[in-house]
Amino acid sequence: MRNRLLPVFDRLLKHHGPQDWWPGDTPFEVMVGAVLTQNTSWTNVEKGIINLKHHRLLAPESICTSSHAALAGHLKPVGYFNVKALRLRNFCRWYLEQGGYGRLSRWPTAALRRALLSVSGIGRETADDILLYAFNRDVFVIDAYTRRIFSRLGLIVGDEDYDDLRRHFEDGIKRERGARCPVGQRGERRARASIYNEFHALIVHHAKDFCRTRPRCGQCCLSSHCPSAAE
DNA sequence: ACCCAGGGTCATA
DNA sequence: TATGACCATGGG
Repeated sequence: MRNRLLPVFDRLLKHHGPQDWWPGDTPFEVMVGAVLTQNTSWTNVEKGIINLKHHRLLAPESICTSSHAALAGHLKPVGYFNVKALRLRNFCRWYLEQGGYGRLSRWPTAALRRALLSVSGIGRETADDILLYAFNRDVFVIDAYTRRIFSRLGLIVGDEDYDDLRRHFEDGIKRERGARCPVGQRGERRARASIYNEFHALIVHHAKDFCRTRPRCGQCCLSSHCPSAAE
């Protein structure tokens, strides 16, 4: 069970090129997008974010002070607009209570993750999206695409517990890089965060462009890694 | 008309 | 711990 993750990463990167994620101009926009994209296509999320921008609501203060009806109205094209309006305000209230990005960026990753998870509406994947793409922490994001692709490749079952899978990817990538530093060796955490960032972006891109139209991935750039490609 | 989308919460057993 | 209901619009 050695060197099975990074070869997939290399293949995806070579085939699709760098993805330059997350789509969003600021860390706060990334966080908003992470909440809005829960079980929702990104094209719908974009419409909602554009609405927020046009009404000058893409800031934690204005989201907190806006009425539920107004916020939910702008989030209509996103879907789940009532729950997402509530979740966005929950998150923004917490975000301001903690003193904003500058303060939060001082927190250790584990504590920041626990705090994010304490916000109603922020689950494990959303928290990890925020940690990785808004705070550049070395956290590997697990989503439905990750489960689908890697279970097709025979590297996971697919229905494992979220945190078990996250650890599996994090530990596997660490090991495959030959990183023997226990904690905090200079540059190593950032280097891993950079790989997690690109890897997850490539997974989403690959899944969108290939896995829906070719469910057995017999033709895609991962076919040589995929047991089911022989069928 | 049907299925799915870059999940999470809550009630129930 | 583990299911199921629910949230809702838009594109294939």
